Amino acid sequence: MNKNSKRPRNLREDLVNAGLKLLRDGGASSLTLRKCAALAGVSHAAPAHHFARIEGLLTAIAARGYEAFTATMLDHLSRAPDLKRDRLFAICKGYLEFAADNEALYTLMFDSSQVDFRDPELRAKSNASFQVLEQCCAPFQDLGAGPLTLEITIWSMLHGYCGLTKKAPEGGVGRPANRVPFEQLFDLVVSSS
Amino acid sequence: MNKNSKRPRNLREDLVNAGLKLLRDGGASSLTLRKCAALAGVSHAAPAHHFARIEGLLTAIAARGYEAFTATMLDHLSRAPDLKRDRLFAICKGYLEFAADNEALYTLMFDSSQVDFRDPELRAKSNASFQVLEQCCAPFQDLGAGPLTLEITIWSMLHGYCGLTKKAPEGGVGRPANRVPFEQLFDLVVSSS
DNA sequence: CGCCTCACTTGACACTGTCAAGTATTCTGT
DNA sequence: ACAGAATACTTGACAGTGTCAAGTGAGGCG
Repeated sequence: MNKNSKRPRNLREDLVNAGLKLLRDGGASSLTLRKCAALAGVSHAAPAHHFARIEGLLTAIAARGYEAFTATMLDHLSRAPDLKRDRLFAICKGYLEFAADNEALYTLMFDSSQVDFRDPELRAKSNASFQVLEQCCAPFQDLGAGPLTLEITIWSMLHGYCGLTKKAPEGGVGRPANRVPFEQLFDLVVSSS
Repeated sequence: MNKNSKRPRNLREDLVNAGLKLLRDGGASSLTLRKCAALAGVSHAAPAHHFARIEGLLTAIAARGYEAFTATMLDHLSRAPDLKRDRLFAICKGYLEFAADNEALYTLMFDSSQVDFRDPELRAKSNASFQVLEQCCAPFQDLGAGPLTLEITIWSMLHGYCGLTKKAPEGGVGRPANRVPFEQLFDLVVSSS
């Protein structure tokens, strides 16, 4: 009888999952505290007992996003040839794939006006994502410039490229960046194969 | 008597100005249709007669943003030495200055979920901004790669760098990108002085 | 003068996040 | 075993949001 009635449900997790689903299905504008609560089967004020404000929920959702983000990059990395150029490019492909497949989530993950980057969990998980990049940039230290320079350059290029190629809701305008594949930008920077 | 009573007020313009002020003073979350109307001294439903939805107002605000954006880059360009490297770097500095000084507006200008990039006015004015960049990249055609590649690379790097260095609301976290000045990324790409 | 159009106001609606108070269940100490 | 407290949620309210329908009033035009 207690099999289904009062299992110690983890509402916090359920709310994050609901948020991810809403984000996936209807974009940023569909993600609402009340809709998350409804989707998790609780009343509209229930989330307040697990998250400080809506910022708290969004921060938890973003943290989960960074987990999947890291996983996607590592997945591409694991299938890349063991050459430093291929390895770095593989995580770039993973980065772009994640951003394209999870547009609203990706946007949220970098939106410091909606998400609290002081949160320790979010910090840890976003740092983990960055470290994947770092680890693939390390073999290029000979490129001159400081050690962080290549990381930040690649990271900026990726982040900027995603922002510029993001498609409009519908009837998307052909933005100029869509006409240049990322590999060309990549080769401009990492030309020492 | 008609000096002050019924001058043909341009409410459309006033609403855009009100929006820019709200954005400047209180960030994205303070920009509200009703607050714009109040600041312009009209009732809350008046904007509907000048803009289709709130998206229309935001699009008009973004268009004005692109005007100032172009102006800032051209201003920096006009004071740069007549060397192709200095000219390109000057508009980069203009770009970064504008993004830092108008953080909320800059974010809005690239947010395709809030702004309608099919709007002809917005398109014209954002294209004008892009053309400033294009014109300064043209002298580098010898860098190999397609003609658009350098433009998109610089544009992506700038856009991404701004996104990564954007400071949190308060108690900002020292993000890694803040430790590398943009000029180092620039030199990594434009190394043929 | 009568009418019409335009620019705006008034009022309503559904929806949002947040808060205060109530309720039921579970846990704890003795 | 049982009183009391803590936990996890519900209910109800509030101010604020964007949008829509209907009303108002002034200026222009026949």
